[in-house]
Amino acid sequence: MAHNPRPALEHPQLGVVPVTAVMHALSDETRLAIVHTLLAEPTGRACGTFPVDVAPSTLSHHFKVLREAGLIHQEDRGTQRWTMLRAPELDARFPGLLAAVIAAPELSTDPS
Amino acid sequence: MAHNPRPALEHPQLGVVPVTAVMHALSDETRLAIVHTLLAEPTGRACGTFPVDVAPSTLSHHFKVLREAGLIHQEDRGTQRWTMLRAPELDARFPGLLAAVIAAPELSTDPS
DNA sequence: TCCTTCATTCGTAGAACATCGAAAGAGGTG
DNA sequence: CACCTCTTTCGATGTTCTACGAATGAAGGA
Repeated sequence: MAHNPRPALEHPQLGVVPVTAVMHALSDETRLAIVHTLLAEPTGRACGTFPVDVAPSTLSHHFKVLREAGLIHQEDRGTQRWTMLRAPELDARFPGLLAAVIAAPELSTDPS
Repeated sequence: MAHNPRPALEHPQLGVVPVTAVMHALSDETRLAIVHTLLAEPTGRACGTFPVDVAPSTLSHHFKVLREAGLIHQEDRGTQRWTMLRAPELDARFPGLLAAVIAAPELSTDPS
């Protein structure tokens, strides 16, 4: 046998992703920051270049959660792994959800 | 001292509730079912009358999570506790979020 | 081939979470 | 007052989550 290539990444069809899984994926500060970054960069980004403050192994964990919740798409490009937001698909499956989450200010100065 | 009345329930101002807290509150099947039920019943409902399949003590826990995330309002009415969705406030703080979450079908038959 | 870079998996530790049953308290009714 | 109903709190349990460091594997350049 020749060398094993990198295992193919699994990306669930959004139709089979429960809403609760998406909500859970978006309930973590770090992952939310990743989604924010990706939304501002539609062409995608390499894993290691995200402005987050966790160890690489932890970051990898968060990418897995996001990927399995159907929020991001990842593919290998040489040594790096390219990450993109599945924005159009998400909006088809959960209309308005991503926009609403992204639009929310972290904390509102105006209490209501 | 006379008897203690029931302790006043705390309801955070939505301005100080982090988005992640709301997302977390909505990432549980049981809590999502509660929110669904409440949205269909704007006048509110007593705690024990929700069509969920958990023990009373567990249900109480979920109400606490929802309340502290600013999703519901509760007040005492005699022996029972009345629960209402803070829908207008939520929509002011996180426009479109509640609608998007509620609109999402549990599972889509059309994979996309 | 050697070495560097990029990202993952593994093992582990600590915190948080969902769940239940038992006990307790407050309100209303007889 | 006694009793019943509604709901919560407490304590315990098992699971899940986030986090890290160390080790591993793949890709590409010197």
